[in-house]
Amino acid sequence: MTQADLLALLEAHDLRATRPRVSVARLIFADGKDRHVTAEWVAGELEKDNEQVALATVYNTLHNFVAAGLMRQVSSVGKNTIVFDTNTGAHHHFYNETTGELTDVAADAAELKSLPKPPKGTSITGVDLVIRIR
Amino acid sequence: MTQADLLALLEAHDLRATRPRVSVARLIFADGKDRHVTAEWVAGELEKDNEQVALATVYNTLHNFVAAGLMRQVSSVGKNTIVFDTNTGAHHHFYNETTGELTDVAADAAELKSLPKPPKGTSITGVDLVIRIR
DNA sequence: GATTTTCTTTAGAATCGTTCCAAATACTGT
DNA sequence: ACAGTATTTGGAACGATTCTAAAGAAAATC
Repeated sequence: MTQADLLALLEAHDLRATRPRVSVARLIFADGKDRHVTAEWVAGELEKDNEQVALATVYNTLHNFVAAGLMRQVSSVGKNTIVFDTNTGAHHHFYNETTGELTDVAADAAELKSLPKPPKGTSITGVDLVIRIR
Repeated sequence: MTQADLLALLEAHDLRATRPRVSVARLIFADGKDRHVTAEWVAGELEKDNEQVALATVYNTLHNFVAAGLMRQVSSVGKNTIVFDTNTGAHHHFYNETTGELTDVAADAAELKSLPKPPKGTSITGVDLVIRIR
């Protein structure tokens, strides 16, 4: 993904292409899809790359991206850390209880036969399936 | 559930029937099944009942109960708080994004058509299905 | 192109839930 | 009773996240 692509991506989601946002976007959208990142990890990587972005800003930015639909927040399983997922499509997760690692499961690898009716007055906004492994 | 039942329950799970453990057990197993509690809530209730149990002990106790198979820990969805579930059987959850409330879904109300093969060297230890509603 | 307005970043403090600690207490078996 | 082990306790410590209030950009207005 080129620099121009990144800018366009942010632009397309009504996010000003500020320096911190571009830095974070480059880091997490650069290679491959389906990444799972935490704020601390992002901050650490940027630090290594000598791109100075305050931790609070990393949090702001990641939340911005989620709000803009660029990422989603994974229902954290074990740890009490927020995990952000660059894969916004329908899919599920393996959660390795030993390592804490989270990996994607293609949506069609674990289809649901049926879904329960939501309680009156509510509607289903999403389904999180976490398959714990060891 | 009578006092004797509580003691028997703890005994049956190799847990010494200490005062704090009996207090907590009475509180959460007293009425009905399928309760979702947090440590803070338990501590607050005991406080109200004038049963003094340190917060740290409540945590210890709840973790003991989980280890003993009396409860399970729910993969926390939104909040970064540990939710303990008195329902240890196979079942799923509705997570109300507005209220943060967690309710049970009978296991057969949302059956899985198929499960993916776990990565080599690992085996599936559990499946958590959280249906987010609003 | 200077000025105002709005959005964003920032460092550090504050908060929250949870765990750790080391001392005190309560059991259990002998 | 005694020694040994398990449990409880309050408070300190912790890690992740959010808040705050001020400083810094960018965009909009004149």
